[in-house]
Amino acid sequence: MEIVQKYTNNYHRNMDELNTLPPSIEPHASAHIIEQEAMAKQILKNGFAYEVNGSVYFDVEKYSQTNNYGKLSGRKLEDLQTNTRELTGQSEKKNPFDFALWKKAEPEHIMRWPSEWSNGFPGWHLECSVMSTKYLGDKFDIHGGGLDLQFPHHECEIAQSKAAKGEDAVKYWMHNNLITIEGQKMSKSLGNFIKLDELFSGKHDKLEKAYSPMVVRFFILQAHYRSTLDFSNKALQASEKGLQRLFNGLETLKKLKPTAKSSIEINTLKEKCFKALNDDLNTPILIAHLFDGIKMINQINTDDETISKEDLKELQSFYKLLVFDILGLKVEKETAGSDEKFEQAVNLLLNIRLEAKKNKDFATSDKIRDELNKIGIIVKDKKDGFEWEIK
RNA sequence: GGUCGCGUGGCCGAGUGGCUUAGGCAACGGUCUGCAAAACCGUGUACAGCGGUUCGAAUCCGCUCGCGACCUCCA
Repeated sequence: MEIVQKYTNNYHRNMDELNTLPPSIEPHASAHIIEQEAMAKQILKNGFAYEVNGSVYFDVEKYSQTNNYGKLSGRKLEDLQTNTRELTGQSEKKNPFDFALWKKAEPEHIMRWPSEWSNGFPGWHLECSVMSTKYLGDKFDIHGGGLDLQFPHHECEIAQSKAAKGEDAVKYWMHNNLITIEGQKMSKSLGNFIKLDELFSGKHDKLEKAYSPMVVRFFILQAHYRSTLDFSNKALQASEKGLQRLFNGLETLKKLKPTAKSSIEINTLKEKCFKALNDDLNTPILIAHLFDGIKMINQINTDDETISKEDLKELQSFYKLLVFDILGLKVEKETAGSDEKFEQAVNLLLNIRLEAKKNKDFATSDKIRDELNKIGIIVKDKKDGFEWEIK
C-alpha cells in the first residue's frame, strides 16, 4: 500500500505540474470487488460466461453469435482464432480468446477475495466496466484511453457491458496515440524511457536541458492526439520557442491601444478556431490559427493594423478562453520576477544603462545588458525605454 | 506470421482529389536599432519508391521498402 501511495502521489504531482484538471473521482479496483462479482454473476446468468474450476470465463464465441466482438479494434473472430498462440500448460478455457471474469487465486497470489466460485480475484477488464458505469451511469458519452488498450481491454469492456446489461455503455471511444523518441518507441528495454520528473529537471542522458511542464504540454498539443508524437530535444526546443512567441504575443495583446476602427477581422479567426476544436479536437490546427492571430496582434502593435475598443476586448477574452481555459496553458513565472525589490533593482540598473546609451557610452550599456543576460534576464530596447523578462 | 496504422520540406507537425504559401522551430535576405534582442516584410526547400485510376493525386487503388501498435490472460 505504501508503494502504491508513493507512486500515486508522484503521479498527482506531475499531473498538477502539467496543469491537468484533477478527476472528480479516482476509484480503486480493489474497493469494488463486490460490484465486480455482481457483474460477473449477471453475465453468467445471461448465459455469456461459464465456470471452470473456480474461475469464470467470458464466452466470446457465444457472445459473437448475437454481437460483434472486435468491432472497436476491427478484428474478426476467425483471425483471432487462428492467430492466438497456444499457451504453455493446460487451458481451462473453451477458446483461447475467452477472457477471465473471475480467476481462482494460485497459492502464491497475494490479492484474493472470497466468492461463490473460489478465493480469487476479478478479471482485469471487469473493473473498468463496473467503476465507469457506477459513477457515470449505465450510459455515458466518452471513454478515453491509450491506443494500446483498445484491444483486448476496451473490446472486452464493450462485450461485458452488452452481455450484462443488453446495451453498450459507451457512446464514443477516444484513443490517444503513443509517444516515440527519436523515431523509436519508448521502452525500458531500449533504455530510452524518460520520466516526467526527469523531463522537468533535465536530469537524463537523452536530455540537453530541462523542459518546463508547460513546454511539454504545448509540445503535446501541437500534435493531434490520435497521431504518434516524436520526442526529441530539437522538437522540444522548437516548442519552447513557439510557446514563448505565443506568450509574448499575449503580453502585447494586454497592452494594445485601440483606435476608432478595426482594420482586422476577428470573427473569422474565432470561427476558424472553434471549427478546429470541433473537428475531433484538432489542437495543432487551433494553435496554427492562434499564431495567425498573434501575428495580427504584433502588427497592431507596430501600427500596421488597427483595432477598435470592442474588438480588442473581444480578442483579449477570446485568447484567455482558448489559451488558458481550453488548452490549459499557464504562464510559468519564476517567483523572483514578482519580487518587488528585485524588480526595482533591475529597473535601476536598466535606467543607468539608458543614461549611458544617451551619452553614447555603449561600452557601459552593453556591459549591463550582457551581464544581465548571463544571469538570465533578457533586455529588450523599446523606442522610449526598455522591457525585460526572466528567461 | 496475422490485424490495424503510419511514412510530408533541415527538424517537429497539420492537411485526405484541383486554389492551405497550414503553423511552429531552424536557415537566408531586408526593415527597425549605435549594436543586439523582440517584432515586421520577403525567400527557399515537400509529400518513401514504383505502377495504376482520373481532365487533375501528397490525398483513391495495387505492389515494394521502412517504421510502429496490438495479437503475451500484466493491470
